[in-house]
Amino acid sequence: MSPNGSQARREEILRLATTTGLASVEELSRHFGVTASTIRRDLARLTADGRLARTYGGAMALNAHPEASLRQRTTEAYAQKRAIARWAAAQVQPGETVLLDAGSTVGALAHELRTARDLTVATTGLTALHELADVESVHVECLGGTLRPLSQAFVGPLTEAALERMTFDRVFLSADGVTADGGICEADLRQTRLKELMARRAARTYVLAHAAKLGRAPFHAWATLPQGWTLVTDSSATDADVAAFTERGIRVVLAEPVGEPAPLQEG
Amino acid sequence: MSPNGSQARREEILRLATTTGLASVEELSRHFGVTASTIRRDLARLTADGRLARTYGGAMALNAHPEASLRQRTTEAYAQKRAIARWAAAQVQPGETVLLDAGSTVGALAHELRTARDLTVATTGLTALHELADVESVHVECLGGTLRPLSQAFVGPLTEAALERMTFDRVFLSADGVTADGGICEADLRQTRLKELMARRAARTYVLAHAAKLGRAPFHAWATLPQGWTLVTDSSATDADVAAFTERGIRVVLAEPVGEPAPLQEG
DNA sequence: AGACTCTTGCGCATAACGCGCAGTCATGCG
DNA sequence: CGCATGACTGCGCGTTATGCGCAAGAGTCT
Repeated sequence: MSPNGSQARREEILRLATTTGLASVEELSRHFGVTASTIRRDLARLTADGRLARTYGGAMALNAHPEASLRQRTTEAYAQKRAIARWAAAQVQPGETVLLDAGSTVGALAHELRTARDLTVATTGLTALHELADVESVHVECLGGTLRPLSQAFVGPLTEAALERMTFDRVFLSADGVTADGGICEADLRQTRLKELMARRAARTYVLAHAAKLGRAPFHAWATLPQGWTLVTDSSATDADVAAFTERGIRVVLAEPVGEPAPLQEG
Repeated sequence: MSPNGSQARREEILRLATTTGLASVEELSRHFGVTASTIRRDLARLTADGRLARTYGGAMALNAHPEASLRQRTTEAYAQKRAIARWAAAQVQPGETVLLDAGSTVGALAHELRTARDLTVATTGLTALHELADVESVHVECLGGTLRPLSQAFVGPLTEAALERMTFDRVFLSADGVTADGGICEADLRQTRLKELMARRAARTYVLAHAAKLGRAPFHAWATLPQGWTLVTDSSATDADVAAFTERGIRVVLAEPVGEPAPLQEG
């Protein structure tokens, strides 16, 4: 808080509100050690500037793609997915061109890449597209195709045709389920075929799947996991799960869900 | 309110809140002819269900793609754009395949098409994509391409390549400016070329532009307006403006911003 | 008919709100 | 240096919205 105390506090309020999705006057008051009046004044000002929306006991973020929207946060395995996304984002080097699949975990990765610079991101998912739509420092290519409403993913001939026109340094795939035997499990054969095509166009392939997805086979369309691919999961994966993959020449990474423990509990 | 009065009222409250973006307890109370207590109870219940967010004097919608988000509503010329969108949506017949450009007015059209059935929508704009992403009754194709951050539009080789694989019953184009002499004015030559290609693939071409855009030339990339195209604008266009277009064989439609006069002022 | 549920309207205590006033601190000017 | 100015904060006030309990009405099932 070096330059301007109140200004910095307002920015921090905004950050907290967008991170948490919701922030109460009382929490903020305690967090900054100022009276509720001051917080209220800040909120009034931020609201007048159209930067957040006032609620009864506090304020909420109004934009839908903040650091972690309320909706996202309520998603299951949020911490794990975020840990995986952070590890994956750290792999991406400046100047690279990467391909992002659809899915919530890869969407979280897209969010992490918002701060990247000198990066080209191509994607087959609406989530990633939306996460990066307003980021000027990232060049975004959409592969297009038929939109699957449930998974928010693009599939089909248009997608495959677009894929033939590009190659990538890294591709990050999602999965509905992953087993060491079968590989990636999806609901739809078009999706599995697309994943195979995507991997074929990239120098390095990563599969992002939190531990609960390991060993699961909720559907019946499969794409095999070749040697050399990297499976990124979280640290709650069992040793047996991990061993099954490593024995087959799959590199397994366990992302640790550290980071910020709880964003807004006392200061 | 035939089946269940309170249930229906809550749904209506939700609709009003999402339409208006914001609804006050007092307004709602007057609108339904019930006490503020009842409204408060309704709001508490809807909030508990996570369907809207409570504010001090009322409630606000929390999702970003409702009938008309707060953001949209604050957009200039909202009523005009909506009137244009409604007229355009009424042209679309069941079973057709239509192409939607980027832009806020066309985005409003996409919103109107949410209730359509047996319809295929292809688009070069992220706005339309997002409007229709969760609608199961509409088949959505994204043409893909490079995402222009400012206009949320796809342009470039991928988009053009995808266009070559489809034709359309109707295409709805947007414009940064429209003049009778020059035609459609845009910031970028890639955009104007794309619009020409789009029109070439469609049986009928509509240009959606509210009256304030007529005669304006904010940039310097142009696409001519051939005879047979339809320019859809709002009723605030001057006779001179309209005449300039009709003299050149352009059909001009003036959409009347009627519908709901003011969604929530007394009932 | 009687009991039950759901809902509504009303009154009241409480909490959050906006506003005005005074005090503090940093900055700028004569 | 002295003083005025402006931004910010804390405090107390009256106002307003809120939540809860209670009683009454409408509809349903036994």
